[in-house]
Amino acid sequence: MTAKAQRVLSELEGVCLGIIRAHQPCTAYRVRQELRQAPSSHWRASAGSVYPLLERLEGEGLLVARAAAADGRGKQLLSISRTGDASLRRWILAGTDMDLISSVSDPVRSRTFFLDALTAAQRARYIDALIERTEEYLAVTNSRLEKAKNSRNRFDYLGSMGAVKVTEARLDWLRTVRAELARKSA
Amino acid sequence: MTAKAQRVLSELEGVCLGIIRAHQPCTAYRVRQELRQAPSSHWRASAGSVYPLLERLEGEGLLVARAAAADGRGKQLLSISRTGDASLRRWILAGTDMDLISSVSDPVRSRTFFLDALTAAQRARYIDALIERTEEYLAVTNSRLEKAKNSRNRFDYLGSMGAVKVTEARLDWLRTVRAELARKSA
DNA sequence: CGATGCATGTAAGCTGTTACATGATTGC
DNA sequence: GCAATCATGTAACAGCTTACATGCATCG
Repeated sequence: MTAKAQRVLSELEGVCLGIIRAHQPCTAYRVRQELRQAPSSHWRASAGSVYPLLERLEGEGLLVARAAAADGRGKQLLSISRTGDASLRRWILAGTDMDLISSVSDPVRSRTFFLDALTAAQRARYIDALIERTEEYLAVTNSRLEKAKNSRNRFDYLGSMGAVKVTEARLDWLRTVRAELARKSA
Repeated sequence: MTAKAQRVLSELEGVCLGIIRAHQPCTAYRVRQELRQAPSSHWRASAGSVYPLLERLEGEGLLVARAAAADGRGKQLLSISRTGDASLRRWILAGTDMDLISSVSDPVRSRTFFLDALTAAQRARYIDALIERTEEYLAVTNSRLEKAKNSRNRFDYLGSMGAVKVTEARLDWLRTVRAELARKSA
C-alpha cells in the first residue's frame, strides 16, 4: 500500500533476492557463494557490495532476518517476505526491454573488432588461446548442467542450458574466425 | 622505456582506442556515436565518461589531438600514437583470462533461474515477450552484418558474425524454454 | 531565424570493487 | 592447537551514469 519499495531492483539486487528465495533461510555468506559459482563470473560478490545491499533490502522490508539459535558469530538467517516476492516478480517482468536484451557486454567480441592491430602471428596465437579457454569454460558450464538435472528447481536446468548453448555458439564462432584467418593468410 | 602507461587498459578505454584507430583522425563525439551503434548497448557512451577518458589517454600519450582547422567549436581531431598502438595490442592480448571469458553478464539468463517466482501464465507471457524482442534484436545484428560485409576491415564482419551467431543461439534456447514450459503445463 | 545536430564539458551520484579488519567454528 | 572455512563488516576508491550547461554549424 505504501508507495515505498515500488522501485525496480538493480540487477544484483534481483539476483540476490532470487538466490535467497531459492535457498531460504540462508546467510548472506551463502548468497555470496552462490553468486560466485554462478555460470557468469560477472559478479565478484564482494562483501562490500553484498552486505550493505542485503541490509538495504531488509530495511525496505523485502527480506526478513532472524538470528540463528546459538551462533556466536551473529549468523543471520535471511528469508524473503511477501513484499520481497512481489518485488522479485516485478524485477523479472521488467526485464524485457530492448536495451536490457542488447546490453550483454562481451569482452571477447569487443576485441575481435580491433584484431587488425595485431600481426598475423599474434592473432593466430590469440585466437588459439581463446578457443582453449572457451573449451574449458564450456566443460565447466556442461558439468553445471549435469548437476542442475537433479535440481528440484527445473529452471536451474533451463538456465544452465542457456549458458551451454551460448558458449557452444561462441566456440563455434571462434573456430570459424580461426579458419577464416588461416584461409586468408595461406 | 618509461614504466608509465604500462598499465592494462579498462574495457571502455580499449574499445575507445580501437575505435579511434579505425577512424582516425576523428572527434570524441564520433567515438561516442560509434559506441552507441555497437552491437552491444552495454556502453551508454555518456559524455561524462568518454570526454574525461579520452583526455586521460591523451595525457598519457596514447592519443594525439590536433585542433581542426577553422572550427569555432574547438573541434579536436584525435589519432592514436605509436605508444597507443602498443597499449591497444597489450589490451587485446590480455583478454584471454578465464574470468574475462566467463564475465559475460546476461540479464535474461539471470532471470531464468528465478522463473518459478512467477505464475505459469506470467511466465508464458514473459517468454513470449522475450522471444519477440530477441527476434527484433537479431534482425538488427543481421543488418549490421550485411553492412559489415563491405567494410574495408574484415574484422568488422567477423565480429558482427559473432553477435549474430550468439543471438541465434539465445533465440534457439528461448524457444526451447517456451516449448519445455508448454509441455509441462499441458 | 529557428530547429536539429555537432561538439565539448562539469557535478553529483550510484554501484560495485579491492583491501582491510575481526572473530567464531570445525576438522584434523 | 592450528589451519581452513564460516561469517560479518568498513573505508577508500574506481568507473560509469544521469542531468545539466554551453555554444557553433547547417539546413530549410
